[in-house]
Amino acid sequence: MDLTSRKKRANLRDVARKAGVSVATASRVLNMPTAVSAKTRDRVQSAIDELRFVPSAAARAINSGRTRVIGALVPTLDNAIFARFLDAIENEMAQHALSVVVATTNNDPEIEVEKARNLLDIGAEGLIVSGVAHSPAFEALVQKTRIPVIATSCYEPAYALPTVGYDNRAAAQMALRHLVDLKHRRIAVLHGPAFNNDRTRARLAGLQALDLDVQLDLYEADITIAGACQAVAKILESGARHSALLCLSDVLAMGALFELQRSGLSVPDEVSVMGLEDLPSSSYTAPALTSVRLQVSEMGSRAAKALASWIETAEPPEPVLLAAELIPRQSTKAVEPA
Amino acid sequence: MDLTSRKKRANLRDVARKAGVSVATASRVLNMPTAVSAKTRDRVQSAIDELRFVPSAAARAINSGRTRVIGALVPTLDNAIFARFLDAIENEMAQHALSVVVATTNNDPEIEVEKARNLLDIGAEGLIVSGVAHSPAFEALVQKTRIPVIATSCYEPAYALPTVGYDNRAAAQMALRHLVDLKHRRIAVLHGPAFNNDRTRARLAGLQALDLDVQLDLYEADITIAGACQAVAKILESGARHSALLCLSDVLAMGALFELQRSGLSVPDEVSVMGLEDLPSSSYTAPALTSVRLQVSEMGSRAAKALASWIETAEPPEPVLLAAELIPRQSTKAVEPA
DNA sequence: TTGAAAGCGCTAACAC
DNA sequence: GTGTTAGCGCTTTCAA
Repeated sequence: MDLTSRKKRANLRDVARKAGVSVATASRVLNMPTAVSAKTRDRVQSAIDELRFVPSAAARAINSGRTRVIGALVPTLDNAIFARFLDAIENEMAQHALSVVVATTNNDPEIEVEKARNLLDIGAEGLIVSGVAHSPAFEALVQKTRIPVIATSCYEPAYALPTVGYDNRAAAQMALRHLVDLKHRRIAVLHGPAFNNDRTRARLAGLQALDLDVQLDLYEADITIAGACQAVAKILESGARHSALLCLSDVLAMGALFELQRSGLSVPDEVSVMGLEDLPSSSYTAPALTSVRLQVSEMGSRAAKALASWIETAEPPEPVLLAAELIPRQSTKAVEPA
Repeated sequence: MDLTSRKKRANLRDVARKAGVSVATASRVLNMPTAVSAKTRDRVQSAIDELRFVPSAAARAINSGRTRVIGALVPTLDNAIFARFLDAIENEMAQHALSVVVATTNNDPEIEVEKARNLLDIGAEGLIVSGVAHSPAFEALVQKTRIPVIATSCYEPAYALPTVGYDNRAAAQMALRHLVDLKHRRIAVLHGPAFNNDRTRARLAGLQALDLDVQLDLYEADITIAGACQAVAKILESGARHSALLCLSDVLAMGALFELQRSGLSVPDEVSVMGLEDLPSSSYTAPALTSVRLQVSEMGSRAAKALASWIETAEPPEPVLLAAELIPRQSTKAVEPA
């Protein structure tokens, strides 16, 4: 029974003993160092270092009620948007010494509540979710537990939860206006699944609200390259003639570009293609994609910052509106006068 | 002081009291239900339901030593490969009631150790990492703490940690052979950063080991559409003439496709383009991309399964080799006889 | 500034 | 099958 190797991991008692102080003092060095005299603080610190002491997160959590874990509920990671979003969240949270647990919801509100519940069960101190459309059970859960939740991807100052995002209506309108300015009058709109997705619905609503003198034909597709290709193939097959294709996501636009090329239709000469989101890759497609820039990474960091501050200060943060910006590139051009 | 609303959250004692049993019995219906008679079990369960009791993860962890949290260390999420990989991990772990904390390493071994340490500090029961090249500090950490770690993206039965992945050398060779079979003799190889990335190095080594009668020119690029475009633009500018472009990642191939199109070079008529990985989108590019399929999602689930089983049984799992498969599509064709 | 002691909510021996 | 009891490793009163 060697004293030095008996235990797997040193605990605070070991540290206290080694430093010749009480556990309470050792604990203070960890949590309120200024409340301890410099001399004892140093002694305790040395003991900590020598024993390679690492506080038990569980024990700490049980006492302080703080786990330093937050949950990120995203529809999927199999989409560049959410992957980049999560990447930004993780990076920002690391700055705040907060760990992020991922949970994918597949855009299903039922799965969302379930995973949210799990997250709460493991002690998540806050949540980041997408959109403002959630199941009643989710809303009830949030209200009952009073857990800090930031809703992202949209800006809704009136919503019960603080939002960090952009004005999806306005962004879609900005895109449509650009096409209309270029004299397009018959436009195919390619959008992601609207069911259970308020961001998509907001974008569509924005288009319809504009009430310009244009014909808009709506087509729904999975937000993947494959989904876009299949949808565009169908549009072309149907014989419908559009001078422009407005894709409510850059991923869709990229797929459209491929499918149009495959069909031998030249972009932008025969048909203009416009995206929305502006992924980093969008300026490198052929032709480079005209889009409306949504600051996805920025949204991730801002949401993370907002949540971290909420947790830290117990003050709900203000909603954040991220600007959308038109990025004209080579995939759109004016309709030739007939 | 209303008894029903005094406490924020019911604890096991409340449940036990309400059910008229001891805490131990209440604990048993949670952890070994069969050790409790059906009658009392029901009583306790009712109490649990009525009080909406949810066990404290922290208290549970402190006693059982189990946190039900695992860590996934990925280079970045800003790459479809790792995003899909993580997506699969999360889905599989959810089946095992295990939560996954993400940590991005940016391919930096120093960051990797640091984040691994954090993961351990918060009580992660296991880790999933990429590749077999890690800093000595990381290896030491793993050895000292004896934490289960699965290394992915490669298959190395001899490695200290169980690996779940594919044979990167063989996969690259499979791709090269395909081009050589098509009579390509001068091939540009576009690969991701080799520094700190043993998967890329293995792929390159595979190509070189083949020692066929071909000239291989190596070009490095960031694994993004943008990176590929810039690299391809440089290759074209340099005036070097290759009949084929072998991209060691489908993301690079997609960028190459765009850049070649922009340059007016026809694929596959003037230059063949071959990928490696086979993303879901690769069959929808224009032209559809010839690639070697690596089962990334499958790798995620298998790695997750392996880690879960290791944690559950304390038995390190066997390494898993995932097959690579040539997927010929339209982006490659035989060189015309001169 | 420091220490003693009382928990936090649960699990796990051990006894009945 | 069930209860008693002793912790797990820490934070946090309360006294000194």
